[in-house]
Amino acid sequence: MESKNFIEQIIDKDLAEGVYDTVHTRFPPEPNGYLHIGHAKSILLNYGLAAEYGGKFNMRFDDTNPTKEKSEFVESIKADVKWLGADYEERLFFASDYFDQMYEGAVKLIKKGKAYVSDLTADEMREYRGTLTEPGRDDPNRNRSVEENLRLFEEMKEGKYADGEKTLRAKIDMSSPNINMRDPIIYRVAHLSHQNTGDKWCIYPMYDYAHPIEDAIEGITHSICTLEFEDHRPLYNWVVTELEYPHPPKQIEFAKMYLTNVVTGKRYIKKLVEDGIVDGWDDPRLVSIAALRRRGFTPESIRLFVELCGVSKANSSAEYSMLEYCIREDLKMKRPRIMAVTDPVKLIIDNYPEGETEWLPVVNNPENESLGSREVPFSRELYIEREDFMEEPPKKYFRLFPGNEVRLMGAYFVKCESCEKDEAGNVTVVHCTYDPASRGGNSPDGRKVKGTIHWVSAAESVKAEVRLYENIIDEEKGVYNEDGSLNLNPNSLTVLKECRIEPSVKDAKAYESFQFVRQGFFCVDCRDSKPENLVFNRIVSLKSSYVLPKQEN
RNA sequence: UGGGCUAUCGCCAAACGGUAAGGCAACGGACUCUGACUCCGUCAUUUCAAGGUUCGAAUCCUUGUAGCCCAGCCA
Repeated sequence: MESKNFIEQIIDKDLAEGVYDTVHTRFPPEPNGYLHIGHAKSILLNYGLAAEYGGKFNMRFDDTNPTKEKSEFVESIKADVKWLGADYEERLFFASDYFDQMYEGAVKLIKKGKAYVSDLTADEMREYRGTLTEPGRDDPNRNRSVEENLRLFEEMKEGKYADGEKTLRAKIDMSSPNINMRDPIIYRVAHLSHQNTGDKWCIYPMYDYAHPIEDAIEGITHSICTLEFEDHRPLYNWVVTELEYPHPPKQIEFAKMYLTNVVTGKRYIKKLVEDGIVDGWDDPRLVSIAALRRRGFTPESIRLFVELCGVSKANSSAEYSMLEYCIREDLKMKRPRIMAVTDPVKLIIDNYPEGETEWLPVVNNPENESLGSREVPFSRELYIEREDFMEEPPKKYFRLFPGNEVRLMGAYFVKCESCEKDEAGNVTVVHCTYDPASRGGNSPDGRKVKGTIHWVSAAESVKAEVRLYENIIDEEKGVYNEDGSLNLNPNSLTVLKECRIEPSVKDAKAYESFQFVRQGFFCVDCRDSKPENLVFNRIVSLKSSYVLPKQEN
């Protein structure tokens, strides 16, 4: 019933035709930065395929260029991959583990007359390469003897040459319409210390040469990468063919998934950090894996998202609402739903005894009884949401207004009697009377109320800080302005609010997140909050509550 | 302008010559101790365009159009 994506179809065919008898995939990032939501797709795709076909999944760091790589990224990437649930078991590898084999491979190519040492400078190399429309010209060193090439390459390894002085090139075709095939460089000289191999090497293999070897050594069957490498596939195949690997891996490309109206560009994120708008690459408003985790997204929600998005070769960008749907879907049955008032106004129950507090049992998640229930304090003075009272209600408003009766969730029916206002006309207190017989939220006489509102007891409620993340980006205009600058509305980036939350949040440590009734899902920011000074990050808000009808002037 | 790739609803995405799945979003309505959830309904006579082949075309052929990628000693 479920249709298979194009990669699964390729795998099915390979398995059926006996090209491979297993499925072995890998996630091969360069440790040069943090992982973001786009990587999650690659990770889960590769891992998912291996799991689906009963195969294996490798974690491999593609660390062939020491200028960009740092071991701190290795650790963060490992943590993110594990968090996402892509279990690579003991199969953690580094491209640099294979430097010896890559060197031997290069020697083999030289001996086969398929590679040669070039003296060209970077500028000359560019000139000789030709352009998109003109073929390239042969390197003057293209026909060096095998012996000379062997000697020169050996000398490159020995450190006889300075950075950039010599390169090793594959001998393919300088007139190929595919520029990647115009005698690509496969080894360069770089006197640099490597995060894994230290100072052992002063020559490093290029991606196009190294990657197929890494895959072949590990027994990868399907080497899944993104679309921009499509043009590199002939070279990938050239390498595994010339090096005569028996069951060479197959490269398959898919389209990256972007998120609409979200900042992913490293230079923009850097600027946001520098300007103090966000507090780092894991700021919850960004979409790095670490940021999403800190924001409160679960691995399950990311998995669902990737699954729903699907895989194809068409460039696309998913709407943020799809991600929101996924986290809502994942949390709604799993998390306790508690009451929090984010814009408090006082409600006084005039006929409730002063100084008395009673503890009412309230179920934690009406849709999931296994989450149990809690006791919530109720008293004469409460806070309710400012928007839950209107002195002059429009049509179809069924919350609190003078004369109307509503249910305080889990507690009693209350009837609005009056309100107090300050000089500016803002409501300061709402006065009600309650019906003692309606304890628990139902009246024995069977009368119904149309509205149910949430509340907290003024005295016992906990003051907590809530961060409401509003639009990161102006949705109308998108992420980037025409001049390339970032189109941000800094005022809407984050709103810190002090709210009133029922005291059960003191158990916040027992949960990672809550659903605040009618406010959405919030995760507890565990980084710097103490139980008595809780901070909640909004993960996602629920759909709009009652919106006032437009006023006709 | 050389080469490679892609084009199906606002956003993802199936369909593999047999008469356009599904999800998100949106919009109706029912239900409700969250204006949430859930439920039920609506949402592509048409697949970038124009021709052609065929009993039959999103699928095959032609010719166009639009978008993405490639000229790092980056990955």
